[in-house]
Amino acid sequence: MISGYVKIGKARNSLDLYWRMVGEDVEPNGFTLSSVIKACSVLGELSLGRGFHGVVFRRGFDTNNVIVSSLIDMYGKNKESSDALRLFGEMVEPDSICCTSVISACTRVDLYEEALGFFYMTQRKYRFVPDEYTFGSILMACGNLGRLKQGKEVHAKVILVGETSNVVVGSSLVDMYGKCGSVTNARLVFDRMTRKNAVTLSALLNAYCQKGLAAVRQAKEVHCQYLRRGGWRDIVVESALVDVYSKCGCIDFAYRIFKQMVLRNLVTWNSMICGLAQNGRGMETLKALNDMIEEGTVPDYITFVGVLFACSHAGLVDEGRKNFNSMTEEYGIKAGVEHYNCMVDLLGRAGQIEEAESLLNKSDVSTDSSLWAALLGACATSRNSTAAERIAKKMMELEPNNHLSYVLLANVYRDVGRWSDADRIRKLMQDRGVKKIIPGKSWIDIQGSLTLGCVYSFAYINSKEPDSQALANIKHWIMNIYCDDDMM
DNA sequence: TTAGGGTTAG
Repeated sequence: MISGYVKIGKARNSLDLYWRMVGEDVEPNGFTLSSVIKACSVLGELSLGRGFHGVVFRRGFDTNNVIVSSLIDMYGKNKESSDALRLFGEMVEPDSICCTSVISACTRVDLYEEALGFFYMTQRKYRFVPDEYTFGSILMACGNLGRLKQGKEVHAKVILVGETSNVVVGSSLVDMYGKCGSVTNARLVFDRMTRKNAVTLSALLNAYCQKGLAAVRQAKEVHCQYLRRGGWRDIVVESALVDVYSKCGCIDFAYRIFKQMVLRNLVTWNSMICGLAQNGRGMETLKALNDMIEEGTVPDYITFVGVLFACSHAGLVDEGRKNFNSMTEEYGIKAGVEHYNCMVDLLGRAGQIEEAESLLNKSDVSTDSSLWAALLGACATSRNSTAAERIAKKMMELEPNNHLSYVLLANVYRDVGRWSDADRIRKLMQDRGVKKIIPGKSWIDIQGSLTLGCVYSFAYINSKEPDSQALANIKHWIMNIYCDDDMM
């Protein structure tokens, strides 16, 4: 009965029943224990699970692999990967299921390198034959590390042990190829799959998302397959559709899908909000934020990246300030580099250099030179040479070999007619041996046609989240273009 | 008679 409850998803009932059983002095056996431990992993009951671990030990069940695997899994699902690993290490005769449980314990907490290392170690030591469960986690690790070569080796193993028809393995392969940037292979695996599910479709859509601006036709194709299936709605597929259409610039189309959705969660809202923001729909982004809150979904870190990005690009200074404050004060979200980047951009463009400067000085990210570079760029526009001197000095302290602080400061001096100061900075740069970094150029795919672009912009377009490095790169690139003819 | 591990979206 106890295991029956766990099986039908009523884990809480199984625990209640366990306590009744103990109350009536009935001794739990191995079956009881493995079932209640599983209930603990499902319910996230870590301390209770630890208690059962003690019971397992006291009753001498610690050599029972089924029970130990349930414990490893319980620790893994509760994000205690080191406990899971330790337990495996204590096993007398570990088996492949316990090995897979450890691997998934690692991938669950983003320890992909460790997951792969553990996989190869156990392969060598115990010669376990990986099965469909192992492949799922291993491919996830390869994908998240962007290891195409390793992923292909695992794919070969999948074929070797004959697991190609499994829908989970297939979906994991599609996802791995997509994350490694090999859209062709992702599509190839997808087309060869006889059974597909919502996960397969989302994985392929995500692969198209990584491809950037040229994916709209393929996305529509997947969308049609989804619609043809009919009868079922899937929140992950639909959120991925909102995301991919937004990224392709088809923002109205994305919005239509979004409006037609029966269920929306935090990710769905964020896809829509970030999509609107990136497509220059400032006011609509703010309205979406209001709707989200009204519908009872609490905004998070990513929501505000979208909102502040929208404010900065639409020049909505007051709204930007208001939302930045509400993010920290009302929602208790600690502002990150992305948020500060938007604020510097917003305030800088509005000429509020001092306000942006004091915001950065008060922040935890005041040592991030890319933020100061952005602010220095804003000084150039507003021709504020006093602030520029101060900010350039700060930047030179943080990154003495970055040519941008010299170039931008000299530009500001020149713009306000301080020619001798401009020459002085140029000379200082030469004396210190600071070299200008020439950005690499490459072909990028924009709306299906190849354009000579810049590797930095390519990295930006392809990054799932515009992280601080990507933003720094794009700023670097833009500044280099602006500085090229002007100064050096 | 009853017990263990896997994949997707911002």
